[in-house]
Amino acid sequence: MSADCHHEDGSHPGLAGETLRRAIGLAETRCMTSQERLTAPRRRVLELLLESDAPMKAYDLIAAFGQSGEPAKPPTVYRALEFLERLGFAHRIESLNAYVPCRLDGAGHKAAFLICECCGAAEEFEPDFSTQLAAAAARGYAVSGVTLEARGLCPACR
Amino acid sequence: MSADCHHEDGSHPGLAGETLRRAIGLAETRCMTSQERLTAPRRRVLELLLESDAPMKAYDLIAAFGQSGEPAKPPTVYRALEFLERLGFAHRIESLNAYVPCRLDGAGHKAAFLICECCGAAEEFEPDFSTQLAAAAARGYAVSGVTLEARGLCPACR
DNA sequence: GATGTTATGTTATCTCATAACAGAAGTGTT
DNA sequence: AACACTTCTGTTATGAGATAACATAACATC
Ligand SMILES: [Zn+2]
Ligand SMILES: [Zn+2]
Ligand SMILES: [Zn+2]
Ligand SMILES: [Zn+2]
Repeated sequence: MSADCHHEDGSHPGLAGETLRRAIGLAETRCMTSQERLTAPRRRVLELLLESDAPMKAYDLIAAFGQSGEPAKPPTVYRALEFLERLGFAHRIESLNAYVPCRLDGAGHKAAFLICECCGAAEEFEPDFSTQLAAAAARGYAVSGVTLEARGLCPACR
Repeated sequence: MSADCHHEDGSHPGLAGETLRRAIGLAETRCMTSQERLTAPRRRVLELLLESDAPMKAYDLIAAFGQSGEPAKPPTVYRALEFLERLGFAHRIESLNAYVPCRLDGAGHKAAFLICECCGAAEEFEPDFSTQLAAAAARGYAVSGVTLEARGLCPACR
């Protein structure tokens, strides 16, 4: 992300108000059905991710964690992120060391990202890995997970 | 990579002797033709990467840098890695925070990796991103680079 | 309400990476 | 050779990202 990008992102406006509550409620429901608990710190980290319009760094989350400005302790946030990733509520973007809330429906899906080098937006999309999986199979690999992150310019920044 | 993998890797035996010298000589030649200098620290880091049979962490390189056991200073190694990546002699694997020498011919190529979660081997392959690039184009993105890292089990570890 | 399990709080530490600046080495010009 | 210019290196210090370890609390189940 360039320091002096003046373009509007617009791809993922942070959630607020009723929309935010609905997204968290959906996560609640999904937790219920999978016998998992959306505890206070987990809910708080998910909320911070959903409110943001760009990927957040772990220490951004740590700093923003407390309602009145007190930061969280690192393990609090890292544990919450681990939980959210495990349930598919959030994804880590390896090339940014940053985290985003899942923007796609349905749990257990594959994820891939288009990352704008100008405005910092990260758009999630449902990837088709068939070509790469075939290449892996041809080499005798059994693939369990794939990370795909494309860098470039979003429509607004081109 | 599991701590107790007993399988042979075999995918990328570290180079040694004449083979190693030839690989470094090739890098020298490519530097000449692009008006770049393969200086001592750069050559040393490339040598360490080529000698290794698995991805190396930056601080592994730092520790192994000195011929008689003295470590390098971090910036020495990070600068060399930056150079080697820029010229296509090495690649960073984001999901491992580790580095490998390029195993494919030709500079300026795209790279992708198959990473064994058991033995730690990382096999480079030439990816076909046409499907993903089409998906990106459909969203109005102009892609400048793609990271693809697949985790799984190599043939020896399956 | 005793027991086992899962989650949290807390401290400390570890790994990974870069900023900043001084000095050396290469390059080209006069 | 002396100069100016650029690139690379050496060194110190610090910033950024993540986890180990252990004590306590909350939940579940019997
Ligand atoms: Zn998702
Ligand atoms: Zn943009
Ligand atoms: Zn390569
Ligand atoms: Zn393996």
